[in-house]
Formats: sequence, C-alpha cells, structure tokens
Amino acid sequence: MDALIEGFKQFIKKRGLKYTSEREEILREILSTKDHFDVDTLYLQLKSKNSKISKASIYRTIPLLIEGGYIQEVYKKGGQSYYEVTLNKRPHLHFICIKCSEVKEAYDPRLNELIDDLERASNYRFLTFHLEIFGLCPSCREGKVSHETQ
Amino acid sequence: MDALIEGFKQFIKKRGLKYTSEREEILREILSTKDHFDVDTLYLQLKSKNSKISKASIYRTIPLLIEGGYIQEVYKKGGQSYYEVTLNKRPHLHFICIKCSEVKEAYDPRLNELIDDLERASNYRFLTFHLEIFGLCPSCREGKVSHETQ
DNA sequence: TAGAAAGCTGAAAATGACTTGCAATTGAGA
DNA sequence: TCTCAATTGCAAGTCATTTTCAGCTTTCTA
Repeated sequence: MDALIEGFKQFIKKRGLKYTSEREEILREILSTKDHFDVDTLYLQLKSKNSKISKASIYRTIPLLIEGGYIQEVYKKGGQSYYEVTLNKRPHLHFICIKCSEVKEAYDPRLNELIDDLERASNYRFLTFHLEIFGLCPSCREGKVSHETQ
Repeated sequence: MDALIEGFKQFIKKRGLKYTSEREEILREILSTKDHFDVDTLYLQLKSKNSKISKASIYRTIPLLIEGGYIQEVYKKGGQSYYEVTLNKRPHLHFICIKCSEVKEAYDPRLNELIDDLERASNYRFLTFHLEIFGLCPSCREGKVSHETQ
C-alpha cells in the first residue's frame, strides 16, 4: 500500500500540486475502506478518528483521485455519488431498484472485455465507467404494466 | 405516434391516474425531440410554444414516462439527468470527457446482448440502463500520467 | 533556512437540480 | 352537473456539491 501512497505523491507533484497531509489522509482512509463509500460516510469516518478534514477538502480531492486512477465513481443513488477503490479488477455493474432503492452488484467478464475492446478501438483514455441498470427487483416487480401498443 | 400516445393514456388510466393535457403535451414534446434532452431544455422548448407547463410538472411526469417505458435516463452530466425516447433500440453507451465534458455516443451490439442475458438470468425486471464511460477524449489526453508504481 | 508566492484548507455562503406544500383547478365517475 | 381526489403552478424547501475568502502550509529561491 505504501507504494500506492508514494505513487500518489508522485502523481500530485507531477501535476504541480502540493502534497498535503489532508490529501494523503483521505487516500489512506479510502484505501482502508473495503466497500463503496460516499463523501458523507468518508467524512464521518475521518471525523470519528479525530481528523479535522472538511467535506470541502474531500470534494476537492476526489477528482484528483479519480484522475489518478485510484478510485472510481461506481453509481449514483438519490443524487449522491458512490465511489470505490480501483484495484486490479475492472468495476462491475450495479442494479438499482427504482422502488425500494436496493443496490445489487454483479460481475460479468463480458462487460470487462467489451470495455477493454472499446478502449483499444478508440483514441480515448478510459478512466472509469459505470453500468447502472434500473428496474424492479424481484420483490417489487408485481403489479407492473408496460405500454405494449395494441 | 398516435398509437403511442393512446398507449400512454391507457397506461395512465390503468394506474388510476388522471390523463391530463399537461402529461400528454409533455410526452408529445419529448417524442418530437430527436436527441437527448434534459428538464431545462424541455421546459424552454415548451415555453417557446407558449405552453404554460411548469418545471414541477415535468419533474413529476418524467418518472411516469420512465416507468411506462417511454423514455430512459441515459446519462448524467454536471449533476443533471439527460433522457431520451426509448424506441425499439436498446440504449447505447456514452463516453464523457472529464476535462471538456464532451459527450459521445456509441453502439455495440454486445452490450445489448449482455444486458438481455443478464435480465433473462435474473428475477429482475430491467427498465433502463446506462453505461457511462469517463475518461479523456483524444484532444484532452496529453499530459496525463497514471500511478503505475515502478 | 528565511521569506515569499502559490496552493490549500476549513467554514460558511452560494448554487442548482430536484422536491414538496399549498391553494386553486381539473378530470372522471356518479 | 356534482363532487372529490388527483393535478397543477408557484414558491419555498432540500440537499449534494461548489465556491468564496481569509488564514495557513508547502515548496521554491536566494
């Protein structure tokens, strides 16, 4: 993990930015988080460790971490963004129930292949992606009608 | 298109809701829109046609149109949702440049196959999905470094 | 290694998309 | 036509995120 932190330091410096304790602290906290996180949760986590870091700083650091490839936004729920650490794995897809808001993750290797192919075939640099599927979960799906005409 | 409107009317009635001129007007305006749209644009479009429809009504109608399968949210940019008409085609993917905010569409049949497979293999009812890829477009990609350690 | 310039930070105010409360209006069944 | 619940527009409210700003670090230079 320290190599990662060191890499982040280099990344920050290369961009002509200052390497501050806040930025490092935020990254460390994120790296210690196993699951998805949102800004609020991260803020409270830091606060509970007596950190004085403000939400503003978290909001300001997140784009850097994304551009550096350390984290990715994985989905949005209720107008709020959720992130996770980018490890070796490519991110997965998220199913979100529009009724009960349940979020369920899934992996499918074909998605990763597809994304990789698309990147290779393009002149773009892919940093992160999300596949969000909205619909009704098994327990919410009854009583639904669609608009099949005729 | 009238069959669609008629279908929408049935859809609304089946749900015990009232079929109002506002709801129809909103759907008609959306159907006449070729491209992606957001609430603000739609509102201004309606306004320019001397419609008195408020933004609140648009915001209240959109979830209905989504549940009915008439439109889908296709991506978010700058905290704003963008929608488009659901025709026969399954939606495509969107590439969004994190620097210049350019949005580019792409189609890949493999994505549709994948989504269809996932739906068949699950107990979920898929209503809409988005695949958003964030990164750097060709003209913005220079000067970038990643954090490959060693 | 002091001093300064440029970046950062926290706190608070601002923003902006979206939602909600409310009084007036309208659709739809009786 | 009557009646009542659903709907509408407007204005006020929410809430995540962004910005402002004054004070504080980091880093560069002499």
